[in-house]
Amino acid sequence: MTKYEEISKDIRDKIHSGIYPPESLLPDQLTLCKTYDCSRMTIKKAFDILAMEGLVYRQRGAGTFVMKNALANKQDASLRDYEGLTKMMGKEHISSQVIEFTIGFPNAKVQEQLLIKKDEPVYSIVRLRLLDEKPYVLEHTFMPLNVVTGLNETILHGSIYDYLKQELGLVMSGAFRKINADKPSDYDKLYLNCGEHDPVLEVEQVVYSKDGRPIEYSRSRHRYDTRSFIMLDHHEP
Amino acid sequence: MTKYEEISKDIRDKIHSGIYPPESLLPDQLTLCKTYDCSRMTIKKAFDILAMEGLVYRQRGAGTFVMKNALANKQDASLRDYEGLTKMMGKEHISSQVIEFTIGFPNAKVQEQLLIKKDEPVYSIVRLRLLDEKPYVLEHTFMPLNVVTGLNETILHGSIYDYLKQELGLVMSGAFRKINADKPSDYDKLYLNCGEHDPVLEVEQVVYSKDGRPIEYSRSRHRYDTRSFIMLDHHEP
DNA sequence: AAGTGGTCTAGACCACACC
DNA sequence: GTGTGGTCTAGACCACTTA
Repeated sequence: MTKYEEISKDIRDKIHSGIYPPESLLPDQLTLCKTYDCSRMTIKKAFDILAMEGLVYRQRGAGTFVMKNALANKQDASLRDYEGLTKMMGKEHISSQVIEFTIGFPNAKVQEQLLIKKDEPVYSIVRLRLLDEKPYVLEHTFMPLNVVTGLNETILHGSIYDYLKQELGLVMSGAFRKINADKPSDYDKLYLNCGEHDPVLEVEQVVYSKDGRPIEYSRSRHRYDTRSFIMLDHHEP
Repeated sequence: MTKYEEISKDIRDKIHSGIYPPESLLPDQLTLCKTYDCSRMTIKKAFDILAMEGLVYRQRGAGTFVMKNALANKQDASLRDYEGLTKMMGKEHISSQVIEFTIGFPNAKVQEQLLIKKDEPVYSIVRLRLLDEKPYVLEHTFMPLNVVTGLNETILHGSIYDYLKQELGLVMSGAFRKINADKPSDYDKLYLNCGEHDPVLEVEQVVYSKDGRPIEYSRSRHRYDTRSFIMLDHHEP
């Protein structure tokens, strides 16, 4: 762990434990240089991290303060959607039923999202994921074979993401996501067990590896009463 | 504009214009020091910005590369939801109908979200926003009087956010947001003009000012066929 | 072994807020 | 004016990739 990570961790802990309460003024950078025996650039970089996390804000000429809402949204910004459902919920709660598993050429929409040509093959996977034995989400996933190889039914019954990370060494860097509400389709009613007029929450997403290559394009349809999306948005001035 | 902003802008432009195409290797930092006549720290800071934007990635020992998807999601991440609907859509397209405008004490949920006590008064505002004369979203907004003052019906018919920014000098720093699908309520059917079984997309959000003080807590209900949410998510290793 | 990006320093100057 | 944070430098050392 680097020096600025250690310092930011120390200050973060002091904020969370109440030593630096919300709205309070933090020590100035020169003082902290002496406290942590380092240069001012290092202190500034530690504060950069805390500012990105929405814990502190800085005002030129005035000082560095703890945000009023520093303790408000401390819930799991650590668990991320693109890590896969299995990791989010814990693998003992998730099971998967494979409805379709084929290889073929991509249609125009899939080509565009995965940044591939029409003759580059893709996996097409439809899975029903169950949370504690109850239908949770119906996923249709496309993965390009130029990145993802060696999939089989055994993997599909567990976590694809574990396989991508551990066997293929793929690292995710982010995702593009679009969220909609929709009326239930016949598939939704059959597999998600929703009523005739139950709304469905649809998530369309493209997940990217660290070099920006698309790893998956998927559409996930959730029962309206079992899923909500949380976003924490923060930006500097 | 600072030096590192100028440099990052120059490189960003070269990526967008195809001078540095996707997956290509960028010049190394020492070379760029000479190109831009600056120190290495300044080059690194310029790259930090581009990496946060998901345009480049860096590999120790290898170099800095343009992401494969650098040109894929180039759509406006500049326009943000917390800037207000009026700014997002253009004020000539948005009109607002004020359904309720009162002052009162907050209930438990509002107290928690706005980080205020039960005796601190709040505005309660219900507005129907129309996009090109058609019902678009039904908003129920709470704003604490310890931050927001001087609201009146005239302001409510236009952009509250313009007023907050220009008259009160408030600066937004981010938001917490929760997205759901739901069945339509009687209010939705009445004001949004949705059918008996049309799904509704509900957004619950808290918007914060730059010091972390909550500015608003709101619930917005959208017709399912007129609204989708887009999220771009990117993180460093 | 050579080349790359990441960290860290000690010090300088600037922009801004507050007294 | 004093003190604060923001930028920028020139150079050092380290971790890592590639050959």
